[in-house]
Amino acid sequence: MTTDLRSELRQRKPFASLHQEAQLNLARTEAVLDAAFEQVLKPHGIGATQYNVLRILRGAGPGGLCRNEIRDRLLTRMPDVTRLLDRMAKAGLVIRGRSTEDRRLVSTRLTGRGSDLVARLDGPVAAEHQRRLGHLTTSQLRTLIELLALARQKA
Amino acid sequence: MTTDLRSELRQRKPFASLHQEAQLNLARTEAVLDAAFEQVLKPHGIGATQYNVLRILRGAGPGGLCRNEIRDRLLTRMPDVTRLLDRMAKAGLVIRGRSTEDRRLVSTRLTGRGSDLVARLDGPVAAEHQRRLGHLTTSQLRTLIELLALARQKA
DNA sequence: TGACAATAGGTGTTTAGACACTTAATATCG
DNA sequence: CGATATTAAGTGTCTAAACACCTATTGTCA
Repeated sequence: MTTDLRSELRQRKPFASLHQEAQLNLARTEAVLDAAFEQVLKPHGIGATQYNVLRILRGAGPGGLCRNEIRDRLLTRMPDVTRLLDRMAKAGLVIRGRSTEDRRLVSTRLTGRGSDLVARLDGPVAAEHQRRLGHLTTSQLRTLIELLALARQKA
Repeated sequence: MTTDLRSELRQRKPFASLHQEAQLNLARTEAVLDAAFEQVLKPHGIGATQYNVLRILRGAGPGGLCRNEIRDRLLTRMPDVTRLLDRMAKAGLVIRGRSTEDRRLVSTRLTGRGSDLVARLDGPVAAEHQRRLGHLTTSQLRTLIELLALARQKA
């Protein structure tokens, strides 16, 4: 019933190990879900990384966050957050201001436009998650989350 | 015992839904594992996509595969496979030749150097998979694989 | 206090990815 | 058979990612 990755990729040989099979399934699944997610964001002119920044800044509140804090909270590692924020500032989604207490710090916060955009996306994003994973039961989702968290704890 | 994603990302608010939590855990886990995997490949001068192509071509045998076949077998969607193969050809890993039967087709196959490289990587790659996922039991791995396959079947 | 390390942010440059468009060869069918 | 669709590959161009390096400010401690 569930589609096997080997046939999905027209692969003749079996996987070298269960660990490998798991890692390839993970990469494939993420690629599929991410591509679909990008399609939801595309009409709004942003990608998954910028959306991630919008969410982070909304959660941070009016004080905003400095560059490295944003970088550390991103789901995926991203060098050059400076220019990512440059693009978002150019698009009018965020605004930056240097701190007066510690002049090394530059805090970034959402503009009204940035807030609006992230709010407008809540519905479509929730719908997309539901569409993609709605056929899994609550218990399956919990198990998946648990196993993924376990997988992240590298030995 | 397993690390919660919320604390990992210093997120204050709970997730909007289990679906969302699952999708974010998936993205995070893939990012972590992929970054580690890239580190294994880096000393050899290739990235995950090029490694994926090497594996595909090894599996395909001496006849090679045409561009679109390679594209369709890639783990992650990749437009512009032409220039990906250009780079690999420039690096001496693959060689291309136009078919005589159907002159639209250009089959790509591994060079000796390409074969050597992918063979040399088998050990380190298996070791990396083991290192990353070796602490999961066989049954956990099977469950994870099954749930990921299930997640790919979009509704 | 003053040298020096650490931290925050930014820049230059190369490489790779994204997307629309083009050319060549083969297949289809009125 | 010949016009037209389809399929395969490649190109032009813009944007984004990767990586190493640089500057400014603050913290540390001999």
